Amino acid sequence: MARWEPGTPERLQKAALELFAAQGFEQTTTLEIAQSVGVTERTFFRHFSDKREVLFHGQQSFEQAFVDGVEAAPPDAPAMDAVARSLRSAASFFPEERRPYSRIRQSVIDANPALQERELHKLSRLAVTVAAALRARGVDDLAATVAAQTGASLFGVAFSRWIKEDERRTLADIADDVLRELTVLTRQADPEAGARTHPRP
Amino acid sequence: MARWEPGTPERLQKAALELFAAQGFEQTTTLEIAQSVGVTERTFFRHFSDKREVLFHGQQSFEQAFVDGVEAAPPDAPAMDAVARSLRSAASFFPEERRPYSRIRQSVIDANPALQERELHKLSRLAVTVAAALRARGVDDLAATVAAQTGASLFGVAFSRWIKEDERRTLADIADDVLRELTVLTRQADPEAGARTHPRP
DNA sequence: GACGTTGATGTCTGTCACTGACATCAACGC
DNA sequence: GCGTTGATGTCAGTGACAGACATCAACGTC
Repeated sequence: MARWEPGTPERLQKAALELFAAQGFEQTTTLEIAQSVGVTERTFFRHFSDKREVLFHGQQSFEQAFVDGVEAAPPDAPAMDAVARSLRSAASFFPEERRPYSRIRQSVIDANPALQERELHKLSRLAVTVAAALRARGVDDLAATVAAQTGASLFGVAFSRWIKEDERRTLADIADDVLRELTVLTRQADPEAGARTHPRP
Repeated sequence: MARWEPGTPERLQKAALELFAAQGFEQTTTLEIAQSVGVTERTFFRHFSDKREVLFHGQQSFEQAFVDGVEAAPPDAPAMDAVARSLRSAASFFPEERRPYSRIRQSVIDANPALQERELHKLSRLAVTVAAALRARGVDDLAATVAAQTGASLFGVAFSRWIKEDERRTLADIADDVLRELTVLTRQADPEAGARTHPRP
């Protein structure tokens, strides 16, 4: 028999989410979370670098899904197609069963700016990773950066729509829509609009 | 004569940036910043909601530049053209003289994840504002969100390139390039790539 | 089967970001 | 002259987090 109950980080995550949902992020202390699973506050910080991180841990496999998507694209596929695949691949990380959980988690995040900051930072680091994967395929630096950053933004948009209470579509479907929307938007746009001072007649 | 030296927040900002640049963000205490301009720590927090905010204050006029850009576009201009204008308008907030200052500031931010989080959050809130401005022009919700988020991402990309030591172009020029790059990327992409399971032959 | 090692945890102590409550006092309007 | 105001000081407190050191079941080793 183990000296301590196993799965401490998981139990901490579960307890933290429940407490945050019930009484709010700021109203919940790390001491409270730790005690609710029978460990010390110090142990909490051994598993999570800070209080917010308890909600964001375990995203490396999520990040990997994006990279896998990029790498699954044929070598000569355009960068944006690789990005499109990466979004679909990542979408599979959020099956319908997970929606209720995701909703609760997101409502906690949406209620606290500090958590939103962390979420955006994760998304941004994700974009950096995806950009690297694109560069590894021979995409040039600017294109890779733009494609990856845009892709990450769009995933964020798609995800927040997926979370909405009345939404029925799959995350992958929504992501496709969002990508299509971008295509439409850029096609409508005047490709030289930025380079001229005055609008078109 | 005033009871205290005027311009306390500005002096705090200046002192903070200098200290952060000299010894690092985490190695600098708020007490230290406050004392270096002859006020109490409490006064520091009366001007800035938290330690990081001292580097980000005064961005409401910057945000306004984006909105102005959107509103300056002809009413029937495509959403992405309005976004393109908004980037150019915002770019004028960073004339060449300001580059050295921006570089120092950015090097401080780049050295600290917590500051990056704040920066991303500001950019994201900016996107929300721009999206609202687009919706006010009749752009539908999804298009406005996608266009604004993408625009904000692209501004971030352009700005970080402008900051680079060997960069000679103007921020506005770089922003144009980045926007053009997005256009190229989406044109190369297969518009239905996301909707199919298998790649093109 | 005694024994050294390991790894997750507890304990203790300290720093620092941030906040609320209350006091101060020059400037300013009347 | 006087009451008000607004920016500041003072003080005490809370909570996030980190370093240093102790503990002790499990496990392999001989």
